[in-house]
Amino acid sequence: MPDQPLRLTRQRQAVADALATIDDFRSAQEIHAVLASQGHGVGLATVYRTLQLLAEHDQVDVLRTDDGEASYRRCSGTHHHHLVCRSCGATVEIEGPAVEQWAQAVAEEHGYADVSHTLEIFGDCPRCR
Amino acid sequence: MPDQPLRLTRQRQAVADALATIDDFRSAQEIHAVLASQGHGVGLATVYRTLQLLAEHDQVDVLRTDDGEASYRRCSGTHHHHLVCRSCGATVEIEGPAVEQWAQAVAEEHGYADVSHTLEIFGDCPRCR
DNA sequence: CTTTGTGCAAAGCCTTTGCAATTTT
DNA sequence: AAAATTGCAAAGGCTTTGCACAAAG
Repeated sequence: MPDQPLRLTRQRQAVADALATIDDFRSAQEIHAVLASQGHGVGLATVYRTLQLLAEHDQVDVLRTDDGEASYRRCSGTHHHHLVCRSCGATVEIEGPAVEQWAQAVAEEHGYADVSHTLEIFGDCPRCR
Repeated sequence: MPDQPLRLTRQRQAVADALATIDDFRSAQEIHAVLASQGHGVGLATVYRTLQLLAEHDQVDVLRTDDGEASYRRCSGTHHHHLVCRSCGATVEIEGPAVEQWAQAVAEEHGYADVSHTLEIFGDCPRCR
């Protein structure tokens, strides 16, 4: 059974464009807010539906945050992690090649394939102390 | 600030006992149902509160399912990470002393104090391929 | 013109919270 | 008796859904 045709709409384009300019995980609501602030009015429900669609077509990665929110990120963006301040939210982008390799190795050791991972570091930043 | 004393109540005992007999991740609602079916009446809110408490004390592992539910499982009580199968959810506990130290170092380098972190590795496990 | 997509508001779910009553210590 | 804990129901927050209208092909 072939896929039903997907129509290219202004809204879907807008969501795709927004994702293209971000290489981070963002919640549906954040993406909705970004679109709104850019003057492109896209309904929240449509954002959810579009992201779901993109996920089914492997155009975006989805993961769940610790508090149950879904986060989306376009595939193939550069990979990095975050150092986040607990109180003010200030974020520093971190790279850790060693960790990447370690994660890959550990996963393969256990027979897991197509490995990916998430990593975030939290702390109290200089300005908040 | 010392921990406040934790009281041992029938309800907490019941939740702990239930977890002891289960070797899998279960949602709070499932655990609540198990207790109910055993005649131990424990309020749903109490189950949630108890699981949260156990999680804070590293007595249970918490993870989010793809549909946003929290799942709990008793664990070894030491700090560790998870290697999770994308399709069946099979989980392996992972330790990575090197990563812990690296995270700590990176954070301090940026002036962040009281460091903690989260790390999860995802892949397709042997049985799902 | 037919079919698919959008918006809005309502409904669903899981989880958290307020508060009075209850249980532990 | 004092302090922590429970239960219930209400409130929250994220996500999905029903349905009439708009847009795409």
